[in-house]
Amino acid sequence: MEARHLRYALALAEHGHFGRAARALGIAQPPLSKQIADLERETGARLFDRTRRGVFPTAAGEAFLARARRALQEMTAATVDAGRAARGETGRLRLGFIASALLAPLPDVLGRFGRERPDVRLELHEMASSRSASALIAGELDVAVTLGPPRGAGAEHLVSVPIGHDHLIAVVSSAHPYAGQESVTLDQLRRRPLIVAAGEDEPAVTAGLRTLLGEDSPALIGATFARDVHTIIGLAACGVGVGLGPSRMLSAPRPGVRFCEVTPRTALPDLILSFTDEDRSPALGAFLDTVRRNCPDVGAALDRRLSHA
Amino acid sequence: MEARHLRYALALAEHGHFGRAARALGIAQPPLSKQIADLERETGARLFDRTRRGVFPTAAGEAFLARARRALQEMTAATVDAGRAARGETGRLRLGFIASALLAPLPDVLGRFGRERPDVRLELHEMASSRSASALIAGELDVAVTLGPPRGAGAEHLVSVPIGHDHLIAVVSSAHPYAGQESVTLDQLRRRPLIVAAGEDEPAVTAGLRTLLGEDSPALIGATFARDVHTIIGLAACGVGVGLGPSRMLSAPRPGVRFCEVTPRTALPDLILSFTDEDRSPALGAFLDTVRRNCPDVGAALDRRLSHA
DNA sequence: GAGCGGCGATACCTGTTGTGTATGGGGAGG
DNA sequence: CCTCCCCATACACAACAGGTATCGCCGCTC
Repeated sequence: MEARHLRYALALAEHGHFGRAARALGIAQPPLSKQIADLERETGARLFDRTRRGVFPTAAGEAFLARARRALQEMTAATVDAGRAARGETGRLRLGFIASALLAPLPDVLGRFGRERPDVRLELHEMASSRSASALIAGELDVAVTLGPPRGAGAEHLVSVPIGHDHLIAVVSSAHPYAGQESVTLDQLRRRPLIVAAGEDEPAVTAGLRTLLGEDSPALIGATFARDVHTIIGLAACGVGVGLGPSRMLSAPRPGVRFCEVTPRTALPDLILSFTDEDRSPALGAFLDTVRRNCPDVGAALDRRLSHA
Repeated sequence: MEARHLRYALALAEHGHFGRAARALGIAQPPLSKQIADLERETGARLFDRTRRGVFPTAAGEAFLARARRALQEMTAATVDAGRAARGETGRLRLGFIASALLAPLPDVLGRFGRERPDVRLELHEMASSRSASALIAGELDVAVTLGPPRGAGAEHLVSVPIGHDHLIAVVSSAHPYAGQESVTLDQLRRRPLIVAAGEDEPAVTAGLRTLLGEDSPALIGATFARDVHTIIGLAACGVGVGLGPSRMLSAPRPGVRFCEVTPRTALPDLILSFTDEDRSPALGAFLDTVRRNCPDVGAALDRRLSHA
């Protein structure tokens, strides 16, 4: 049985007349008679009553037609759904990211993507950069935002572009002596208890601070370690010490704290957007489009990475 | 798009390999490649990723396959449902009947039919015989049980067989003087207040009683009229008088009442089973089969009526 | 009642197309 | 570098969907 038989049966039921149904189908009457006869032979049941006043479905015909309608609806829906999925309008996007990326630029990008593609199911997984990388390579994620480029076996197959440049800034309570300053010097940092990050991703950051402030700086030795940037800011607000973190903390202003630049300006590892370029899903393509439109410079980098790929 | 494309796409997704899928489908590999290519061109989306390790559906392919599976299920279900409907295993049977037919023989027949054809939706409409007849002719009923053969315009196109022979019996309270008797005579009836039927169908019955008992019998003039047999029995139980009704009342025994034959035995109009013979629905055919098996004599009459039709 | 017209079924032919065979191209593994 | 595996392409054929002509049947009308 083919879809043609269903279409013909439905047309016949609708018009109640072989000749008119055939004309509506754009074929001649004899082929329609034959196809209906074939269908009745295959189903083993008479589906239509041919009377002088018209052609009417039998009880078996009614049962058949109800299913036929749904079958054809499913078939057209199949094409529609495939098209939507291919254009990235539906589907699933699994995103791994480090928590601090939620300060910036993820809120903008995710908000925009959610509005542009309301039918894409976003699966958001906060995880350390190293786990994001291995999950990407294992095919468990579609895209990831990591601190620095992903490393490890298979990372060479990933496409990575910087999505945010950060430098080191300080955060202090409004009551803190540094609160009025535009910037703080390294010497000033060395004289105060510090609050620094201690997540899975942070050994490199901490090492960078050691080099910056001096290997055995008492401020670092007596530092408070926090698992995420919000804790750093919170502790700074309590006056525990001088918080140090990425400049994207500026996206999380909070009453009672002030941010200061650190002099000299010190670069931190970039936020990196990574994905596997083979088998790129349409939803990922749509996401990259959104990123492209949201951050022109990232878009340009993307185009460079994808053109020679 | 034809059902073939769906079957091929599903087979390809299942086997993940053009060659093996083609073998499973009983065709060669190139035709499968061509059909899949045609399908992808028609949907406008690449549905499968051809990799060295196998063929896998894309996101669009997954969306398509989900719909394709349902479409094919509907198609096979269409054939199954049509067959079931054609055999009268499903569908609808609209039965019109007079209330007293519920005493006998409808309970047996309906009970058996309900067990044998649990998926046929029974629509039961209690109505007067004349309304049953016109509803049958108008195509609003499939079958009817009436008191006497249906009359009126179009009734000649109906097939009718007697489904029960009844004669007049009396019903009295256990305390009634006649309660101990096997039978009562017409004279005895004339000496007591009577309770007789007064439904839409009953003028003929009442007329029969007049002839039987005498035109101006005081028992009839002072009779109590009841709309249905259960009321007749109930009034008799209260000692209002001697109830008169069809012998199928014997199927409704009740504490506190006794039934007596009436001497001489007096025939009443038969219960008649009628249906339209043209466009006989499978459910009706199944119902007639049940009747045939339940009442052999009715079956024989049916066969006689249908053979020469 | 005979002729007529409408409708579906049948017979036969034609053109499309689904399928088979043979072959090409491209990547992975030895 | 060769070989194998796999999918795509090329081409021929056969099956079948569809077109044309016609038949059989029934109801209608003159």
